[in-house]
Amino acid sequence: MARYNPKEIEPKWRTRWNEASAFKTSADRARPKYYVLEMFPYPSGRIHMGHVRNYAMGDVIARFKRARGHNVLHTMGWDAFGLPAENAAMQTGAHPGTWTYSNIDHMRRELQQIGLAIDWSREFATCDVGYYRWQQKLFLDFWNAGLVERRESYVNWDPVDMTVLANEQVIDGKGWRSGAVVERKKLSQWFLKITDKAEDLLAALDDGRLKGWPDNVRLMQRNWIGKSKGLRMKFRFAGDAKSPDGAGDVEVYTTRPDTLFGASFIAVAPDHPLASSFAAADKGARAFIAECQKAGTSQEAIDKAEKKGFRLPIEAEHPFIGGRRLPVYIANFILMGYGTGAIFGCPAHDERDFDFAKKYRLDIIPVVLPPSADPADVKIVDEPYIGPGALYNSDFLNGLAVDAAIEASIAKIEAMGRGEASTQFRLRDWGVSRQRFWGCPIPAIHCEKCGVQPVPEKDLPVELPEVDAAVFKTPGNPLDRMPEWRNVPCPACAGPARRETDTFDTFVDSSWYFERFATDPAGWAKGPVDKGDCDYWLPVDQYIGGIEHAILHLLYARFFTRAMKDVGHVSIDEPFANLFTQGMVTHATYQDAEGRWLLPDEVIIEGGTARRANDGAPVRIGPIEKMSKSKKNVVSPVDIIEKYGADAARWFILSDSPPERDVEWTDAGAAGAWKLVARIWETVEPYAGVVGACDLSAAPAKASADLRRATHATVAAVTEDIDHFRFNKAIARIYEFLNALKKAGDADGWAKAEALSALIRLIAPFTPHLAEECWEVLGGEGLVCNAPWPTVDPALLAKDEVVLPVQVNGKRRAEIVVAASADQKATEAAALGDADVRRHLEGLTIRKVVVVPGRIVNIVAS
RNA sequence: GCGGGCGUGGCGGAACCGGUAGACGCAACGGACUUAAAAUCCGUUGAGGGAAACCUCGUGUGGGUUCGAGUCCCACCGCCCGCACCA
Repeated sequence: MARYNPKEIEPKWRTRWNEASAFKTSADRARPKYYVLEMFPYPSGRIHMGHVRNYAMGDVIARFKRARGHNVLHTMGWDAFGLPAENAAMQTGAHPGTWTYSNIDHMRRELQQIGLAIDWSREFATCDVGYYRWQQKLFLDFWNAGLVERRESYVNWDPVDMTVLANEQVIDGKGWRSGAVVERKKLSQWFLKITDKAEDLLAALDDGRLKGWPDNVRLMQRNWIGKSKGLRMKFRFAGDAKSPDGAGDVEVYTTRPDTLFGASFIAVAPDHPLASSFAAADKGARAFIAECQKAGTSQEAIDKAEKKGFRLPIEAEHPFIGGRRLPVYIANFILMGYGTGAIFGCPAHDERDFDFAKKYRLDIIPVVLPPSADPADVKIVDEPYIGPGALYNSDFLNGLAVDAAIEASIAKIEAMGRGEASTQFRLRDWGVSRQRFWGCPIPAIHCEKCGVQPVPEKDLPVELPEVDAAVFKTPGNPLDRMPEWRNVPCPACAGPARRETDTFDTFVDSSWYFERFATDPAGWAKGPVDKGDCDYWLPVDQYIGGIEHAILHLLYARFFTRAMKDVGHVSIDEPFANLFTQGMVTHATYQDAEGRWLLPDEVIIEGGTARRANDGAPVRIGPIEKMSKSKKNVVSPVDIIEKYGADAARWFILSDSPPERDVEWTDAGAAGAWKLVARIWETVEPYAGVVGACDLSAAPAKASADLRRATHATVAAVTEDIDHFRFNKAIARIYEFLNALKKAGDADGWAKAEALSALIRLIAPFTPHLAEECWEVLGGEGLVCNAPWPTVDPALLAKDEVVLPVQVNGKRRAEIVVAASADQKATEAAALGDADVRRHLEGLTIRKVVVVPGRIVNIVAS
């Protein structure tokens, strides 16, 4: 018997698939379509186990759907712009483009070793001019449609690297690379108006359009969008006073207008215009605002920060109570980005306002009476009251419940012309400007005379200039230092002007790549996407990726698709019909006595203790964590493929844990998967030719009912499990089937041929190379990747007899065998006639017999 | 703090709609083969008791509903994830 050798067999089948163009997307639109997509990778240069898991899952689905008769779209590309390429340029002097494309080449070779059923003819990288030029076109379309805005906004500015940092690049208030204290800086930025779509992005989460999404992701998006209903209203300054810049009032936003009678102060954000207006002539205010801006933006800093305010020399009038004047503060806990950047404080019924009022000894006036409380007893001492109740101390609102009081006060304020009902969102517009070289240039030109002008479509693409890698040694965006690229004539007046040097956030690149994949490459030069192709393929039927993209990427892509619909490129608004978020790949960590992390390869484990491989020094086994370079708890997929083959790697990574949970990579598990591969081969090899020699469509032999039942039951279960993303269970069923097959040594040849033929097609999505080799040996027709999925004969699943447990007083005491068709009476009689049951009933009186046909019998006796 | 999820053998996990808890895999142990080891194959494996047939206990803890609870309800404990001064 020839030992199975994946090193020879796996490349052989990949070559055959290529020669047969087996996975080229078919133009056949008669078959039902199925678009399976995994989040495309950043081309770091090497694949990791997370990729293997992600793409193995998608590949199982893709191969399964092909076998089930679907026209499948399954593609691969590269999310290729972004910071790491510039960092590499800084460190190694390689041009970001050179570095990126060489990584892509390397990573493609590694990915292809996994044996994915992918149509590589649709591959592209987002840094291809052929891709990003159409992104520029989309941006211009959005601009025309009013979905683009340019305005000032605060950014995290790293003064050493001279660049803007994303929030996650700010660690404890310092730049992640330079370590410099990050400043808040106001810059003109480009925004996509995602808030225009907030209402629909929210509505779709609940109206069934995203019923194929996990609840937790929908919930996270709902919270992120953060809709609230309330009131916007103006507080006039008392005594006709004005702020230094002439404002006579301040507009606040509240979701609790019912508590207006409990208002005891007004607070505005440090960057509110009113604050700036006073700060211009007030050193104290200036100092206070500066202090607020310095405070860390980290969660911890916010958590610990004490509420502080700066009293402005002005007071506001209460809208309902003549003569009540409210002090006005600048307060560090008010956010300019939400509502109007100003609030009225009601300390009795809001924790933050309560803290603030305590500190500054402001009035605490209760206005909501808890249910069945006596107004005389109610005192707000240690904490505010947030719960429901009826209004009191509140004039025309007295006696109303909170909800009714909210409505009543909004109506009153509206009638007074002092404000109006208003819906607010937490979601902000999407700032897409990045002061970076390695990204898609934003197609705009700044002219001193004409202002900001779009680049005319005929001048697209705005290509990134060829640069010497040395430019990356200087901090900042090289595009700013390239007058020959930057200086261009104004498209409107032909006068001197300069290009926009910001490039797009890379989330823009990944917001429409799936629509590009759906477009036949023959149409790639004609437009961003082909609408007809998109109408056929979209939405993506199954999207698979990490939970870390639950909010940003998925929300941006949902917005982008709506925007593309607005300007006529696609017809859908939800791009992903079904979403699956897979868990991480983890591994134990190892540290030596000095605390240095060790690679799993450097460690030998025996009997629960670990030693260093080269010198036997003791090693501490640490917790199981997500594989990461920093902790060195990584296993290279390429090494595993070298050792066990891609099929074993695919099998193991799908077998151990449910796909949505984390999976722990262990060498024992990988070795176990390899054993399975070898075992299937050894099971199949003695039967060379039987499938080809046997007419499986002919009348089946009568014998071997047990094996046939096992075959058909396994096919039914595995089909169901794959359909529901339960790969671990599908694999368990296949193991059971193998065990059954082994025990069926005396089954007849026809039934065995049927069993083997089914087995190979069931494993084909998981271990495609092994399946092809087995299929060929068995004499199956063509490639197994083109073979139809095995069918189930439901008649074979039924059993003549069933084994039923019998309980006495809820405890299992015996098993009886009855005909599957036995009715309640017959089953009860069989149970009561059983010797073990009788023994347990001795001396007892039967009170009741519960018979659940096909399930259980329970005899209640006392 | 708010929101969501999860607690089952030595480990990963299974258990449809409340119906034989622990499928399947890993590890461990015993045996076969071998000069030996590896690989492979056969068997055992929730805990306790018993020579055995069997019996008792057992799904984080404490209650409850039910003929019957891992599954449903209440309270508590622990862990994980998301958001976090959003007015």
